[in-house]
Amino acid sequence: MKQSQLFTKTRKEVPADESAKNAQLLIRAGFISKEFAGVYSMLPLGLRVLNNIKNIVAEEMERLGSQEIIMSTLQNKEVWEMTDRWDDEKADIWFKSKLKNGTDVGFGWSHEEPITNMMRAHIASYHDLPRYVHQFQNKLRNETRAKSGIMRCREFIMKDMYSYCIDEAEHMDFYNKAIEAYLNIYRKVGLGDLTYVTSASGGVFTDKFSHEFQTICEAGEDIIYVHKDGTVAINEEIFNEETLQNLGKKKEDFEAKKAAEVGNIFTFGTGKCEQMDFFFTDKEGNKKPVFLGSYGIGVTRLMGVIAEIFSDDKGLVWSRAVAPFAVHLVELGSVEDTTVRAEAQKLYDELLTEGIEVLWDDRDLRAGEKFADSDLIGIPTRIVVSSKTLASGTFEVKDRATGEVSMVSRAELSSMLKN
RNA sequence: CGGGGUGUAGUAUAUCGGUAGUACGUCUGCUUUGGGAGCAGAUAGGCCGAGUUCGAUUCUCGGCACCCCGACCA
Repeated sequence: MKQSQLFTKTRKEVPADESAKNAQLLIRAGFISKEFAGVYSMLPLGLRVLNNIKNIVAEEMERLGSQEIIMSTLQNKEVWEMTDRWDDEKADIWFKSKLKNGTDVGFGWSHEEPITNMMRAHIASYHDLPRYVHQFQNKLRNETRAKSGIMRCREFIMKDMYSYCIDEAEHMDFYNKAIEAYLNIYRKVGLGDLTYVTSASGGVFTDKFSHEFQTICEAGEDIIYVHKDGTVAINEEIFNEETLQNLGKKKEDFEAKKAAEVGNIFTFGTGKCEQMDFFFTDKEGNKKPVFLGSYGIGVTRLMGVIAEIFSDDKGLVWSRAVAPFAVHLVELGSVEDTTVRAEAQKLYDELLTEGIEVLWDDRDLRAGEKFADSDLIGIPTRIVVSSKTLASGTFEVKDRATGEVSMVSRAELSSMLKN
């Protein structure tokens, strides 16, 4: 894409009403736009990042055998009354409204009930199990306090997956695979070393733990205790003698760290399905409740955490896996310099042909501004084409993360970009 | 939801019960073209409402918004 066509603008100044680093940088660089507290829109660059993250998540979900759907945002009150969660006393983050005829409707803050209700129509026998479904959906939550930029919003995108199994054994097998899939996701987006599977409280419907995926991050809301061997982490909320005993670990081997919850998975058991009259017939002809699990990743929050962690004083530093473009082609000098323009155009066309996504800064601006914008936007590889590079017959390549600069030939450039 | 803070232009701020000023930004033009350059011109503001007053951005009251801490957080 030509940068002259990109409608967003970067800004030098930090927005006055943002103190979270992720929001400051994403707004300055033109990735997101703030509508009001806790509500942001995605601009072209931000959407590209978001889609890259979604694709990574989707790939892992599909590998688990899950099928993608998309549920409605407007929800039926009666479905939530089946589990007694329509009441504001029971779930205090509802946004609700009414139809013209006075009928109550809710805005989806979660989809466990609607999705489970929908699945009832499709699962009747053990032949129909197990089943896994997931979606990427906007969740609307009337948070009393939105904060930390896009890390805790009133409207955000969540990937939620649900598993429907015959029994606990079948469920646990899938649950453990889901943990591995989740870890793959964090690894792929570059957060592998900082993200821990963390035991947390189980919530209303689970009697044991749930598992959270917590990324060590100063802007996080949680405190987790990480074991010195790095394999076990426990959320502060259940860091007690009982938990330690269950896990067979000693208190003094743990260290407290601030972390952001980037995923959460639950074993629900059969309770909710029983409440919702969701049963199947087993091999012996007996009626049994379906065993439910739920698996969430706040995709927009994950993007915020990535921005928070992968950035420096000059701007964002995207990894290749999630970057809006692979290459930032920066053309220097007057646009009237037709030889430079032609060279930039040629390289741009060639890279596109090679399947490399390029943002070409073809604007008639001075070098300083272009470099500053390039650093701010944070595309992993910057290639400069100028009268200087033209004279030397090479291209200047700078790695955004390391700052390393090298002058390379056209052939070397291609091999560099392939790795 | 409890507590705290802040509301003057995109940002940072100044002044004042009497025509709201400066800097940066932004925009236009010319010059310039390897790290946010120079010159010229332009742009844009008192959160909203009520009250006091001849007159309110300023004083009073109410509301709203934003930020932070806590609570909450499938």
